[in-house]
Amino acid sequence: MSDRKLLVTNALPYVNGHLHLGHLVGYIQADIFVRYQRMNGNHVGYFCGDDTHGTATMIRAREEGREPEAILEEMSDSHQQDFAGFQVVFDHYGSTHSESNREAVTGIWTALREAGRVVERDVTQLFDTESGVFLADRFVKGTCPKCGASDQFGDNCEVCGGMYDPQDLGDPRSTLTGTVPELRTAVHYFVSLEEFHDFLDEWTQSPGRLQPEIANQLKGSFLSEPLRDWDVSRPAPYFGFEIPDAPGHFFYVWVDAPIGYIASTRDWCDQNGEQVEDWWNNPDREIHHFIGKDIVYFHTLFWPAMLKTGGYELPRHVQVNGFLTVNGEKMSKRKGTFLQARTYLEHLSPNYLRYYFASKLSSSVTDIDLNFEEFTAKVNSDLVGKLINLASRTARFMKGQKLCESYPDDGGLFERGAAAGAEIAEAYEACDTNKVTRVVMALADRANEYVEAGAPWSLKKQEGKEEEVRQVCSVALNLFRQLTVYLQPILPELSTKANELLGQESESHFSEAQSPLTGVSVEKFEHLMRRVDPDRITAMVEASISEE
RNA sequence: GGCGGUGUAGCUCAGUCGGUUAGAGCGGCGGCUUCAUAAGCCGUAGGUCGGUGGUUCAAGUCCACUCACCGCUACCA
Repeated sequence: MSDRKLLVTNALPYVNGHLHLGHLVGYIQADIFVRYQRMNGNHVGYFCGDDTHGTATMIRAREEGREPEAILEEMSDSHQQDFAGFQVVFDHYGSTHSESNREAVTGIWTALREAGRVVERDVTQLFDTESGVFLADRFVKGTCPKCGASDQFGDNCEVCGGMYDPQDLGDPRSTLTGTVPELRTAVHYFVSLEEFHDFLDEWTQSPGRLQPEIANQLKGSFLSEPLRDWDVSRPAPYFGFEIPDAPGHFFYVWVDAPIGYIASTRDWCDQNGEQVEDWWNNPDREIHHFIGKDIVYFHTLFWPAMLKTGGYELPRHVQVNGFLTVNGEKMSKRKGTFLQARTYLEHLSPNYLRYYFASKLSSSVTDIDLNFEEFTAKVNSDLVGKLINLASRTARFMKGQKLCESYPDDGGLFERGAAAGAEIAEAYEACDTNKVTRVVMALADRANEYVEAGAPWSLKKQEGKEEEVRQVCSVALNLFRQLTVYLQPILPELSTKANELLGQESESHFSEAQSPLTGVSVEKFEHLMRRVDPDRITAMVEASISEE
């Protein structure tokens, strides 16, 4: 079997908010990918952690009158609980506010300096004199200079769609204090990127690196003109790492956020007697990032440039997922469709969402919709009515018995299922779990036809047909188990229960779908999954309704 | 404005290198079954593949134009 070495990361969730179902799209997708790789015998490290720095954290700490570190600890616990609840299992969950990250950031910064990529320049920004901080665009509101709409953010107008500088806003107000900001100038440090242009052209357009729509978009936008310098510093006060050779200046959060991938890996290595170099400086290691489409350019322009300068290996692949809508609309607190991970878990099984997301996700970047009716239908008809029903309608005829000693003639069904393994593997590899579920459910359809034709319930009533009953059920249970092996990355708990039913190890290797089980005892059948109760969805929505 | 993407059945989506009468699931309708978690099976209806033009023996697929929707357009994370 293969023995690839992979390093997989998910985007680091920002510390300032709880996880919601939109976050979970990418985490579940990556977790499925990791589990798939592992069940093929590949060696995977799966790392994540909290993104902690920035103005937002600083402001919140001030408002709550406590140290930022206290918030960090609380939110990290919360995030990790939520991930565990959805069976997203990282090897290590770190933080960008760690010594290991400070070291890694310093290393890359030094390399950028030595490579002559750092330049200084004055930047004039709006400044909130009451809170004493420079205001990023989103912290300023005012009247749109183009259409006159009031209460618009500092960079663009939601009414006319116009773009402008925050200095041009009419009647500007700080969203922090409501005071009128004034213009102030400060030195900022920039990383010049144009030197990386050829490298980034090649890297982003290299086949398999990015989904085609992402590669095309980069090619047609950022990379179609000279790359602008990237502003990587913020003047104090700022919650983050102070720039070692520029006192009073801090690294902008997007400098240290992705470097947090390295730090999280390093923390794990330190605890497990491994060398971080084997993970980030090893050409045999495939680095895979999973991110949302909102942070594409950080990961496809700045990040490769930083890694290259710092002497690290570059990502083999960046997988981008779209946003989540609920019932066709943006998540809304007022309508109760802003669904927090925790609220979901209080009402519904994580398995439902893992399967639903898997069935909606393909290798494209498109947004997916959580439609409650479709959600209910998919889980109830695909999983329960179709797949699990295979076992529940046959296992009871086998209680206390063993599967046939040699696998019976099933008209080539198991063999066809085994042959589908290659297609399923390819789909998992491409994160096309929509295809995985389609192929598996098509196989489940064939299996149900077989059971229908075999009609063990009628055979059971006839004298001398005991062996035929056993044959039909041996086939059905093997087909069932073959499919749960295929779905193990998506539904690990179901796979474990199916294995227990047939006395197998709790986790399967992917190749176990290639050969049927024979002569093993069939344990007592127990419910494998509850159907979705629509009342629970209603309760979840009601629990989520709040003031916007 | 520029760039990128999407548009196929009521809904969600497949559709490979251009190649027979365009597919699946769900939902609808009719029937069968009643082992199973009100599950399953059979049959059936439903599409001028956003539009127009072109290339070709042949176009959902390739090209041009066009319409609609979505996204991106560098210091919000």
